[in-house]
Amino acid sequence: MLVRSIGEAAAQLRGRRLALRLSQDQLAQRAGVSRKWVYEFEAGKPHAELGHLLRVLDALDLQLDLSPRSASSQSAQGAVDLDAILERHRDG
Amino acid sequence: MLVRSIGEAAAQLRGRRLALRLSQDQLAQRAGVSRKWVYEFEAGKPHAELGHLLRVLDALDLQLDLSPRSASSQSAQGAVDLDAILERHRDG
DNA sequence: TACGGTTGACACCGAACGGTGTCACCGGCA
DNA sequence: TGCCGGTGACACCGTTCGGTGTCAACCGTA
Repeated sequence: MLVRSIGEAAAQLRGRRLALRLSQDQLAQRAGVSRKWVYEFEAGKPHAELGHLLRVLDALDLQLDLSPRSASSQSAQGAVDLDAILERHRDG
Repeated sequence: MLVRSIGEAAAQLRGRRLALRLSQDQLAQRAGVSRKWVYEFEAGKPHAELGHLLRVLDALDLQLDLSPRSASSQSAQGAVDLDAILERHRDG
């Protein structure tokens, strides 16, 4: 699922935690963070350390993927080569 | 690309920035963060605010995906249904 | 009724983040 | 030779993140 904001990630995290029937406390202990962190992140706190998030995602068996937004299907004719456009823009 | 650690994300981010021919300063201004943040993140600093990362990824036109780890190739016979296992474990 | 588990919500406080400013180093170019 | 842009690397400092501890509210159950 695409993560566009922290709120979306928070919803995903909370849903996953409930699906695994873990309490905030249990998840926190698994991931090595405090319950406060879990509670606040699920509440949509905009600032959170990436390292903690990765640990929590790992504890929930969730994986994070990073990919170019528009270049995912770069070979297609209709696809936009953003890199080329930007580079041309910067060169011009 | 799978993001397993901050170092991997940092490498992705740096590679993308160079591909777009952006300086650390330019990227920082685009994303609304300081050059120090960009420099330190690329250097693999383990702690970084998720909100800043999302803004930088957006400036680089990179997208973040969140998905259950074991369900990525769920149809395979050998695949493990972690959810079921965990739920059974918790129920038992 | 009482009890335990879960959750939201505080205060407190040390540690660390992030911004600003600055410096030196390096490579390209006039 | 000197200048300029990019980068790594500091110091300083205000902000705030995250952990610990605690409390009340809610719910299911004995």
